[in-house]
Amino acid sequence: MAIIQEKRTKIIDLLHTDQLGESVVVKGWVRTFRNNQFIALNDGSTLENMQAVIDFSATDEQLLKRINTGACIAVKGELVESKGKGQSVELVVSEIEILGDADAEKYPLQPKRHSLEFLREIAHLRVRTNTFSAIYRVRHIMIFAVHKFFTEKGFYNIHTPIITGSDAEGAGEMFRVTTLDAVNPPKNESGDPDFSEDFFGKETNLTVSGQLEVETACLALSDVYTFGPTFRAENSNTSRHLAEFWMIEPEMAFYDINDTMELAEEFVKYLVSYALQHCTKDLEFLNRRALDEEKNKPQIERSELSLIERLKFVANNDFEKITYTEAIEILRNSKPNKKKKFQYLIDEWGADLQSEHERFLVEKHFKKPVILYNYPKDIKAFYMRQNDDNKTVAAMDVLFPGIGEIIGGSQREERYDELMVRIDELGIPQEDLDWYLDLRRFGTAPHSGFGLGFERMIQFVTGMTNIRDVIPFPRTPDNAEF
RNA sequence: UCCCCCUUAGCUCAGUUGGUUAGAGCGGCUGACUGUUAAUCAGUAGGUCCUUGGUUCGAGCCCAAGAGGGGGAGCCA
Repeated sequence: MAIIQEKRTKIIDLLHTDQLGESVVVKGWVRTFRNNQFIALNDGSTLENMQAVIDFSATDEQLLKRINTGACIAVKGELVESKGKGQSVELVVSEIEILGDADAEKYPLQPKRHSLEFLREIAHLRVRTNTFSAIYRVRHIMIFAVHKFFTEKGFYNIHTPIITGSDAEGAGEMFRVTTLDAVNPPKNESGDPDFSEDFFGKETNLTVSGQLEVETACLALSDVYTFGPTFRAENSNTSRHLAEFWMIEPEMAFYDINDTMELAEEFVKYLVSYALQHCTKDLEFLNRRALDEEKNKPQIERSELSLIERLKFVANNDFEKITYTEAIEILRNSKPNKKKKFQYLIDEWGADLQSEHERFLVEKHFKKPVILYNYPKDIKAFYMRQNDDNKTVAAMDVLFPGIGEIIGGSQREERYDELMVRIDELGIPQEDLDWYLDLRRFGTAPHSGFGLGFERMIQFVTGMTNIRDVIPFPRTPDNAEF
């Protein structure tokens, strides 16, 4: 029987169970082939390779030449204690089959270090590298941890729509969803495209947030969350923005802003701890990778803590909670403000904080994650609950070192009259929000929620500095390859 | 959308003041070696110097426009 038809054992299972002396089949992709004898084989089940040892003198020369980096092979042999130093076990090959050749002259991945920029151009192949396979394994564990955390807390996962007919959220520019002819659409009397003839009979877009829809479930199921893709057509060209990203948005009935800040902190710590416990090998690798990367930087730019030290620090220390007003005071009296080092100087209450200010608070002043809350109402969204001071709303942001805003949330305005005032002030067409206002008309309740940018969380956990490297196929302005 | 930087071999990069035949390391290929760990050693091939236009006796190098990539800002998650 050909080996391809035989059941294979995953490498991770061979490394962690005692099957010494047994005959096993391993299938995977060749990383390196050294000395005409040693195949480093990887099947993605773990960062580690299985060393398959072949007797080159007894192997066909034409077959040996096909064992190239990137080729897919199946090997059968005895699992033995390794005679070499780099691994505990190895496979003494009795049979080998090439399942898929990889022409060494054309295969772009070489047994050497590649730049992240180059790998981004071959995103369909970069998952075959240690770095990206580690990132995607961590990403999976984090997805699982999100569902585990909320399930254990009695939250229900709600699938909110991806195509939405509601454009009132105001979180950003939207992508239109249409089946109308782009070149020659049907026109209405005023000469504009006639969306009543469109697939849904109205204008539709890709969602920028599931919040408004998940609030409907909150006011029935109490504690709910949505975890799905979101789309922003903003022309953002930074290392922390994507046009398509994944967001986790819990919404809790009877939570006020303080309950929400507590939950956000507990959630983030849980995710970090879960990764530390369940992605040990991958995180150790990413830790070494980050250290190597830092060596190329000038001393001042290097971080004080290693990746794993940072993760442990976040998991084990309380976040700093301060109000917007307190933050303004700290910033106003800060050295960079007095010495006019900030590009935007802080002088009066009410200004939105720039990322230089957020970075100062998180990275210089407190040296830990910071939760800012009670922002001026004028710089925040219409649905946030107004505080008794009539100046601020019960909004909060969680700020992380190196990443900036990782969570944004608020207590929602549950009072119909107050909500209507804000909708009028901002000139939002009421008919678009009628269903949302029903939630305040019928059985309204205090409730709160937040949004966590999943890729920013993955950035923090993996230490990757560019968000395009933590999602398999990044979507950014002028780039939708694959 | 704005500001700055980059684009030379498959990859990472050197390339002096504008001057003859554009280099290195890694990778590939050929061979040697055969318990290697991104193996090692020897040899070898490989170039639209991003594109277009311009300046010049002469452009990888200077100028202009465009394309692609990166860093930062804004917007945010």
